[in-house]
Amino acid sequence: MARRLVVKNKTLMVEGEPNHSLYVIVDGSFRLSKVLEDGRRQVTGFLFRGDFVGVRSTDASAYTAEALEDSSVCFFPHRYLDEIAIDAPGVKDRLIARGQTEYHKAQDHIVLLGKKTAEERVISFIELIGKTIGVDDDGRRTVPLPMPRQDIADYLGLRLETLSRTLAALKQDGRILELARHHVVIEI
Amino acid sequence: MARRLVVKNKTLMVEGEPNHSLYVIVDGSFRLSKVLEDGRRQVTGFLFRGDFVGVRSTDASAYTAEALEDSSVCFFPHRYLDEIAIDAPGVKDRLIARGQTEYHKAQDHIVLLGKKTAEERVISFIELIGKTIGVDDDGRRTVPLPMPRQDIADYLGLRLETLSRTLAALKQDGRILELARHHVVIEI
DNA sequence: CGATCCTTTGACGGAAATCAATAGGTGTGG
DNA sequence: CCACACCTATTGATTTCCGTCAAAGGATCG
Repeated sequence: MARRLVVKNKTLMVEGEPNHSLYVIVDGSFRLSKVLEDGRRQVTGFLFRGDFVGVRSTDASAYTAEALEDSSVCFFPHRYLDEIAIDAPGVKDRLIARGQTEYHKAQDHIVLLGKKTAEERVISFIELIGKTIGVDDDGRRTVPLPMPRQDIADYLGLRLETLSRTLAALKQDGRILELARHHVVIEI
Repeated sequence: MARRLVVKNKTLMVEGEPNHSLYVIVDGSFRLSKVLEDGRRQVTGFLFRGDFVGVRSTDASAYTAEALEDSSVCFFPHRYLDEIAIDAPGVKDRLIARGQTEYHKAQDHIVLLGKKTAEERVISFIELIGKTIGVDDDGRRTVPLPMPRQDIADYLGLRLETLSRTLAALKQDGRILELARHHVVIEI
């Protein structure tokens, strides 16, 4: 149950390299990404306080996890986890459940990428992040965007420029009340 | 460990409805899909012999699983599964591992949808299916396509017409040796 | 305060979507 | 077995949304 600080842009795990710990985000945020041989990068998810990564021990991680800002995590080497699980069988059930949650998030992401327009993707993204780390106040929700535009674009399967234009258009017709580099404000 | 036959187009589980059994495909194939409110459908995966579905008991399934052809499955109600797991702790580890595999497949799908061109998607799809159920013979691999074109298009995030044109183009320049409704042949 | 990075905006082009018609399979019943 | 209907797939013409290329505007940091 050790604690670790991860400074901005440092990795928790790297695609293709072994990882034998389960991490729980205590504070901050992370980006999960995969890259194709030619360098094209797909961001597959973002992690915030309370999220898990490294649910299973592996010799080749499926993705890279990098800190979007200075962050802090708890980590549990899997071999200790196995020992704990002997006395507390519920632990494994929790891991199965967590795995399912991740899988369902991935499925929603698939629907977003496969079927939605640029505008729908951007709105879905803001709502998704807003639900997780949004701050509500008087009918308005402030949604922090700790990641750069390029990360959002790479998550949404859009080009940076298209994302920027789409955000501007949403601001224009009032669906985004406030638009700034590191946050947007929407109506609830 | 009961057995069940599922005729073509019948569902094993339905998005939004409860499911309390784990299924293992014994024979045949299934399509997993989700639909948006307006009816747009995203195929999130295909299942073949040996694949699992329903790894976790739920009151609202995340997707629909339908038979692409007359198929046969084994099923295990989760409450029996829990009993079994008491004596055989390895069972839960297997489920965790299986969940991870599914998650990784979903991530590859995300990369496909987020970053690849129509041609790359079609090639990736043929290779993916080929690896799973392809039949090799003398440097050639016959890849069965038990699903209709519309399902493939909905998996790849393309329109039916675009898929058809892309397949025709691949046939044209020899990257597909043989192209038929229910199979393609490629070089290994 | 300058340098660098990140983001926005503009002009243009292209890949895939859309609209539309045709062709090919499959199953049924006469 | 053939003829018809129906469903699935292909091909063609055109449009559109998003990508690409290019430049300028803003933030951030030493």
